[in-house]
Amino acid sequence: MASAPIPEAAEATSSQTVRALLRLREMILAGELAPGERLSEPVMAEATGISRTPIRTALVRLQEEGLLEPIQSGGFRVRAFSLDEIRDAIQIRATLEGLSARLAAERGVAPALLEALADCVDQIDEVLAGDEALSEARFAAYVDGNARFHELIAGACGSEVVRRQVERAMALPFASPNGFLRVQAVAPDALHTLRLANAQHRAVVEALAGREGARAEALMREHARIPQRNLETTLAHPAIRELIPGASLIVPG
Amino acid sequence: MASAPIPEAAEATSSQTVRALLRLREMILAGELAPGERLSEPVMAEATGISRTPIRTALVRLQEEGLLEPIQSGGFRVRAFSLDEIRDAIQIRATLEGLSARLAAERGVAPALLEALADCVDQIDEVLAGDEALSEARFAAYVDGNARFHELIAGACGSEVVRRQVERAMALPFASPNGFLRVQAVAPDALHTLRLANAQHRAVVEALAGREGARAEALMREHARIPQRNLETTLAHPAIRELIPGASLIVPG
DNA sequence: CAGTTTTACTGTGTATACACTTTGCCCTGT
DNA sequence: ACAGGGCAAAGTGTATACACAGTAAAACTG
Repeated sequence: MASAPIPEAAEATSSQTVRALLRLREMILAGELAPGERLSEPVMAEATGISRTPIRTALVRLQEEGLLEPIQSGGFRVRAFSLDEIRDAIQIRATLEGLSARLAAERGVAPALLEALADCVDQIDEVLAGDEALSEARFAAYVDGNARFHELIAGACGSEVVRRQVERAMALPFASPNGFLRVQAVAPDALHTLRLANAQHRAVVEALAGREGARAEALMREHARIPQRNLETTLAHPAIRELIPGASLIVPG
Repeated sequence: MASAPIPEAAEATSSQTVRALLRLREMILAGELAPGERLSEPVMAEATGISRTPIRTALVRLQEEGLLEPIQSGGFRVRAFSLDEIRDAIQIRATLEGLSARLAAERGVAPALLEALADCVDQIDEVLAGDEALSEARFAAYVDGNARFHELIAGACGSEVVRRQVERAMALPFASPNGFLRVQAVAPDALHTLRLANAQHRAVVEALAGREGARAEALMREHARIPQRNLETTLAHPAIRELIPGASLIVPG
């Protein structure tokens, strides 16, 4: 706000634009900004202590990402995702991840990467070992490992173009894992579901190692049915609407 | 530049940002800006007569689109696409169009849209009728019709999310049709190739009408092999390097 | 003569000021 | 009381100014 550099630096991110981008995305995904709500630049500038220019840049990026939609008279509003659109986004992501897996298998995956993938799967298995109900900490560990696996797959075909596209698809309408965590309390067979998911992870790695392109793709797509199923069972539960205040849903898989 | 409204209006586009976006994209795709070249904001502002702010907004958009890449020290440079990346982009596009076709078939396509698709295919057939070699005008007409068909497919599943993603994939490293047009002179079997392509279009429409999701997807993917083959045969020709100065290649299909 | 340091310039990142558009509210007239 | 027009306020789009960083070139020193 002042011309001083403001060295308080709650976050040591380099640029104001990045700060604004992260903050705004966080606010949207956390539901602080209601879907359909208009984002006033002056208001956001005041709220974040960042001037209008970086805010504006961040808004343009978020529109390009699909989280915001332009308003006729100018400016942006928070995009409201329908359930069908969430289903679509799951499909898109699954399809692109399948493509990435197939290309990776066809072109061959570096041994180091194969090992990293195998390690990742093993680590997830360790997290899921035992019979006790899934604690939040263990679930969080699963989410981390899962995210890592999917990142590795996205980059496995060695193509920046593919990686970007997959990443974009993954960022789409999947909101914070919080929503799902709370839903976990409702789902009794979470452990079983996640073990199944990791078994599929392992199968994908094997297909990659065997350079079986079509199989890698099919397995990866099949894997995507888990989030879809999670979504449906989650929605079937009557208490959901209350559990998830902003209609942001999330379904890692 | 001056504070006057500048009512000359060579193009009656509403906003400076849109003007800048279109102009810059055109310049990049036409090869006026060499791949790897840094885009200086002041220079572009001077060249276009638009001030830095809209230029900057356009640059951010183009980066998000993937045509520009950020430079460490700030600013952007024109993204140079390798042949492998062009192949990847074709695959991505084919995969997403396949998805769109499948979803559309599964969910059912409105009769009006089916009719529009059929009309589109018929129109292309008319363009391709006759035995004379393909003139530039007829080829341009084909390109138009083809683009229209693919747009319709992208929107056929009725999902904004899917449509956006497909559109983005299509915009990726496919440059102006000019490159291909010039290559046409080299390819003697162009007419045959395009007829085959349109036959595939028709098959896709039939699959959509019959609500055969898997078939629609497979056909659409198969359809994508045409640009890929065009790319390979084009590259195989020795005179290509000379014909296409900036390594921007394009392969409509 | 070569290496290093300093200086100047170019260019981005950011802030702010200004103009124009749109929208909502109020007042007036029928 | 309702409708239409006008006015005011808020907000975007755009331009421009300023500060800091990076880079390249030139000059100075060893």
